[in-house]
Amino acid sequence: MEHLLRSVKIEINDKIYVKDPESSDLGKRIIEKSILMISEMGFESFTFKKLGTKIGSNESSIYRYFENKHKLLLYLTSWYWGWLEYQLVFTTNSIADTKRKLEKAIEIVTKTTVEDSSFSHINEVLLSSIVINEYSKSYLTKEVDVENKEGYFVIYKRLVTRLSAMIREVNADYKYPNSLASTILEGSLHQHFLKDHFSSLTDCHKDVDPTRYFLHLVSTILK
Amino acid sequence: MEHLLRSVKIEINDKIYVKDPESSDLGKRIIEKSILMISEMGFESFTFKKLGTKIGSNESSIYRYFENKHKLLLYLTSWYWGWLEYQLVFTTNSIADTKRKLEKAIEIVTKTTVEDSSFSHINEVLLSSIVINEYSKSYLTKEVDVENKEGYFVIYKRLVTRLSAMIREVNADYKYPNSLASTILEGSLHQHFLKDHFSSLTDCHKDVDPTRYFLHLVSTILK
DNA sequence: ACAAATATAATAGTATTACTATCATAATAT
DNA sequence: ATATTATGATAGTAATACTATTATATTTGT
Repeated sequence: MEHLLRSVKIEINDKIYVKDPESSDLGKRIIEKSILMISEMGFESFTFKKLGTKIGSNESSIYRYFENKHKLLLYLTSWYWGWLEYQLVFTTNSIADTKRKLEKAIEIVTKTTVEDSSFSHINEVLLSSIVINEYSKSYLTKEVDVENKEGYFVIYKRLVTRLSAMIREVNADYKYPNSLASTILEGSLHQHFLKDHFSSLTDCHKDVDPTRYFLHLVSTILK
Repeated sequence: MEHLLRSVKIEINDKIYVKDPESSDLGKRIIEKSILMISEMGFESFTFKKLGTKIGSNESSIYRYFENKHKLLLYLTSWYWGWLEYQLVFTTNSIADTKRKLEKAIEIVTKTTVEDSSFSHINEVLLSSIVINEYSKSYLTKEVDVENKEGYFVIYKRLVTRLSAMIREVNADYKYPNSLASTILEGSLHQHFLKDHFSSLTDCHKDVDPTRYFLHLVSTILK
């Protein structure tokens, strides 16, 4: 994935931040170190004060970039979904066969993230662990509807919609393309979580990953 | 479901509470009102201080029942899963045909909760909305592994295991019974959430509920 | 009926969180 | 060289998530 991504910027809804963190060195440090800290200590223990100390800066300076840590989480997860979307579009674009195209798409969105250094200040492996462990918390709030209207979840929604469209291309008669698409995305995060913490509740592990499970599931459903 | 449940007590791991809330009037009021409050204001805004005011009692008295609100959430959700498990076992027990048995099980665990007054102080409809909106937060923590070892999630795990066993009875060759079972349970909560907040990401709505989607999915997969 | 035990209530206090506001200083742009 | 903008330092506030202590009910055992 390295090649093109170096010159691509993932566009995030500018209502999510006060000041674009990509626009300065301090902003990039905020992103870089918050990924390290949230993946290490979890979202609830993470605070702007601690982040300030870590980046050798001040709590008040961080507030100039993000209103609160919830918005920062929205930023990070949006970035992740945008990164996946880019890979999805780029990789499947040239595939004509609808089945192979959908297969490739499922592989991309369900696979375990391993190493990638396209964005120097963003550790995609740690970021994907944040998405697995914290993404639900970004929308399971009393403010979802307002924030959804503000467009805070557009990238994720677009990703589900793209998957859904590919599903329909394979089988136009299938009645639940949206539900299946959202099940794949959300279910994949869940299976990844289960394999790390509730191994008895999943058949996924080192060798048999969530990708295999979902590839089999989807191909059977659309047959 | 009314009949038998009146004389049944749902057993919750006694490490979850300091003092059994079922053992006193105050305890029952804590459960009753916390369900109302959490469903109304969301888990993050809910505090023991506010609950104290609501039940005409004192913050410090609530701490005699639960160490913190996280434990209270574990209690409430465990109760919910125990309640579902009871219905599952009771209803499917007499069904000999493995397919019909699994179908019935899926209906029970994925359906929208409507009215039930078996437990006077517990509003199952509101409780199910709490499970949909907050359950993930109970395990997406840095303490999962410790708490899992303490047995805080046994009821939920048992429910997944039961479903998984029924899946295997229908098709012993299917490779992912555990993943499918956990996908049904978690995915059902997710589809319910989507239909309320992200309707474009699901095909479920008033008439076509998550039950239909999962019934079709599972029957196709195990064919 | 009375003392002892237990449950609940009231009050106070602490460290931390999630901010806001103000002012000083450093970097950069014109 | 000056004005603008970005960052840093400090202080302050209300709320949270508790703990500790003491007082007052209520229940129970004899």
